[in-house]
Amino acid sequence: MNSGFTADLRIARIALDIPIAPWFDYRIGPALAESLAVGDWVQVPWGSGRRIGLVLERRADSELAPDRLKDIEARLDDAPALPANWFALLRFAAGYYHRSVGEFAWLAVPRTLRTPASPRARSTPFARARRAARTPATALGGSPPALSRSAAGQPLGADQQQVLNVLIDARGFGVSVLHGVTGSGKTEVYLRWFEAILQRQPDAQLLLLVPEIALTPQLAGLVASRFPPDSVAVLHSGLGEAERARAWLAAVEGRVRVIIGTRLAVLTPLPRLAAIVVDEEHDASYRQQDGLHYSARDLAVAAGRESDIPVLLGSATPSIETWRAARRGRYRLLEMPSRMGGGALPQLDIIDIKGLRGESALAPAILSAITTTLERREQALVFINRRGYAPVLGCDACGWLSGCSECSAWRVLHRAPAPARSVRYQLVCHHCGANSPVPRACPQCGNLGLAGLGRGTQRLEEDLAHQFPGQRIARLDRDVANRRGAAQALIAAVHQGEVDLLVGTQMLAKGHDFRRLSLVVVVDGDAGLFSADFRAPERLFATLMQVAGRAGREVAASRVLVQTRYPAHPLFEFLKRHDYSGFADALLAERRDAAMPPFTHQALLRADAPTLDDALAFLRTARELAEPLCGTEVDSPIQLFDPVPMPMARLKGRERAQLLVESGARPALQEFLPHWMAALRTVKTRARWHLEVDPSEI
DNA sequence: AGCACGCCGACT
DNA sequence: GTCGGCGTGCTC
Repeated sequence: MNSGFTADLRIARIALDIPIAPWFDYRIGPALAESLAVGDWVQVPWGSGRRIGLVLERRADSELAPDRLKDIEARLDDAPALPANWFALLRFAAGYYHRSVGEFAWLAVPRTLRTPASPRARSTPFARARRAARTPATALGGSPPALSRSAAGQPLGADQQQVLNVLIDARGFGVSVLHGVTGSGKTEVYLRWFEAILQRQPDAQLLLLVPEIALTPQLAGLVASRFPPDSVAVLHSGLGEAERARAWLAAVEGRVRVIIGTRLAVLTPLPRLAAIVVDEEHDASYRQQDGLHYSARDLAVAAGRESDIPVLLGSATPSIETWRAARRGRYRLLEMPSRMGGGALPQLDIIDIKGLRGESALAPAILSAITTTLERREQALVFINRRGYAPVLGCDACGWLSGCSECSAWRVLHRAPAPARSVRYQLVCHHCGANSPVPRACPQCGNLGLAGLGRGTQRLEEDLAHQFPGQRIARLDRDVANRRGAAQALIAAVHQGEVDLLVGTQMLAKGHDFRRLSLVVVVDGDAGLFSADFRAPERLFATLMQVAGRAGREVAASRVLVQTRYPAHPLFEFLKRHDYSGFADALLAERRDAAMPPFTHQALLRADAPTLDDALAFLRTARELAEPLCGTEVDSPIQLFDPVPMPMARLKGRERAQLLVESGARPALQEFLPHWMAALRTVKTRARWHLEVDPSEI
C-alpha cells in the first residue's frame, strides 16, 4: 500500500460511530507504532469522553493540523480480528452506495460492542459476550416450531438431486439461481449443500439469509435442528442486545458453522465463509430503506465475489433483475418445476367482481367454495393485504375523510385491541403511527353519519363470523403478530386443526406450510395492477404466487380463487398456468422496450424538509450542480429528471421530494455520482438529503 | 449523533 | 437562591 515502513505511518484513519464525518485521524503513539494494523479495534479520546474505533488505514500524514490530532489511547486486544474479506465487502458497499466504509462497518457491529467499557467495569463487552455462552445461540424465542416433514435421510427428488449435484461441484465465485415452485423443496437443497460443504471443509462457515425470521420460524427452526446446536447462530432484529452480541461474536470468531440471519447478517464478518444462500431472494425486506440504503441480496453477491465463493439465490418468483442475469447467462439457472412427492399445484381461478355490490366483500362463488371447504373439514385462507377495520373513515354528507395531519395518507379505522376498553375504535396512521379517537361528528360539517369505507382484516373477520356462524375464525396481521408470541401461537393453532377459516395479510404468505389448507381466497387481486410504480405488477405476481403456494400441499385437490375487476389482464393468464418464467420474460420485454430497469440504472436523490419548497429548492440546486458534470446534450450518458414531490409527499410532518438520475451504463452512473455527492456536500440547505442507488420505489 | 455550555422561568 | 428548559456549537 503506502511506501515506507509501517512505523513511519504515524497516523491512523479510524472509523467512529459518529455521523458527522466518514473517518477521524489519530496519532499512533510509540507503544502501538510497530503493531497497529488495519482491522484493529482501538479506544480513542472523543470530546470529553472516549469511543471505540476501527482502524481503516495507516498513513504518513493527515489533512488536519498536527496539534488538532489526539493519540490513540489503547488497542482492544480482546476484540476479534476482523477478516480481510469483510473489509473488501465494506469497501465495495461504500463505493457502490456512495457511503463511507465506517458507516457500513458500524452498522454491522452490535451496539454493546461499539460502546466503550466504563473505566471501573470488571470486564469488557467482548469478555461478557464470550462468557454468556450458556444458552444456545439458536434460541428463537418461544417454543420450537414444528418441523417440516422433510428430514435428513429421506431421498431427494430427481430435480433436487440434480440441482444439488451442480451446487456441490461449484468452486469459487459464481451465482446460481434456484427457481423452484413453492413446495419443491428448496430448503432441503440448501441444507444438503451446506452439509456437503462441511463434510469437505469442516471449519467452513455458511450464511443463510432469510427475509424475516419472525415470520419464518419454521425455516430457522428446521435449519437449526439439522446442525449441532452449538454450531448455529441466528442473527435478526428481534434479538436482545446481549444475545445479538454473543451470536455475532461466535460468528466472527469462527466458532459457528451456519449463520442464519436477516438482511443485516450479510454484513457479519465471517472469516471462513464458504457459501451464501439468499432464500426468497426477491423479497422486499432485503432492502434497507431508511438510513443506510442497501440491498442485502446484492451485497450477498458482492460478498461472494470478494470471498471467491458460490452464492445461491432461491425463489419461486425471482426478482426481475435476477431473472435477467440468469437469462443472460451471468447467473446459472437451476430449475425445480415440480412439488416434492409429485403433489399438484393448486387449480387457480380468476373471479370477476366488476359487478359485485352489497354487503359481502366476497363473490357468491367464493362464499360457496368456502362452504364446501368447511364441510369437508378442510381449512380456508382469506388473504387481504390491508390491516385494520376500514382503510379510511368518511363523512357521507360532506365527503370529509380521515387524513393524517403528519402524512399524506389516511388514518385507518382500527378496532381497539383490548376488549375491556371504553374506546372501541381509533384512527391510526400506518405510516407515522399517530392515532386519534374517532370523532363523534364530522370535524368539517358536524354531521353524525361517519362510517368506515372499505374493508381491512378486522372487518373481513367480522363479516366472515356472520357469514359462517359456528366456524372457528382466526386473524393474522401485524397487529396480532406484534403481541409477543401471538403469531406463533396462532400458527400452531392452525396446524393443530383448531382453526377453520384464517384471515390475514402478506404475513401469511411466507413459508408456512398448512397441511389441511385446501382453499386460498385473494380478496383484492388488483392491488397495484395499475399503480404508478412500475414494479407493482412484479410484486403483485410474486405475492399471488406465494399466497397460492400456501394451498394444498397435502390435500388431494386445492384451489386458489383470485377476485379482480380486471380478469382480462395478461398477468392472470400467467398466474393461472403458474408460469413465472413466461410472466418474467414478458415483463423483461416490456422493460427493454420502455428502457426501464434492469435495462437502465437509476439513482434517486431524496430530500425532506419542513416545507416542500425547501426540499425542492435543494433538489433544483442539486440538478444545476449535476448538469456540468454530466453534460446537458441529449446523447449524454447520464439523464437528469426534474425534481418532483414524492408519491407520498408528506411523512411524519416533513415534506419530501426526489430527483431521479438514470443511465444506460452503470459505469457512467457510478463515475458521475461521487463528483455529484462531493458538490452536494458543499450546499447549505435546511433540507435533509440522501442518495439511493438502485431505488426500489420511485 | 451526543454532549457541552449558556442564558431565562418555577421550585425547595 | 438553584434546578433545569433545550438553543447553538463542537468533536480527529
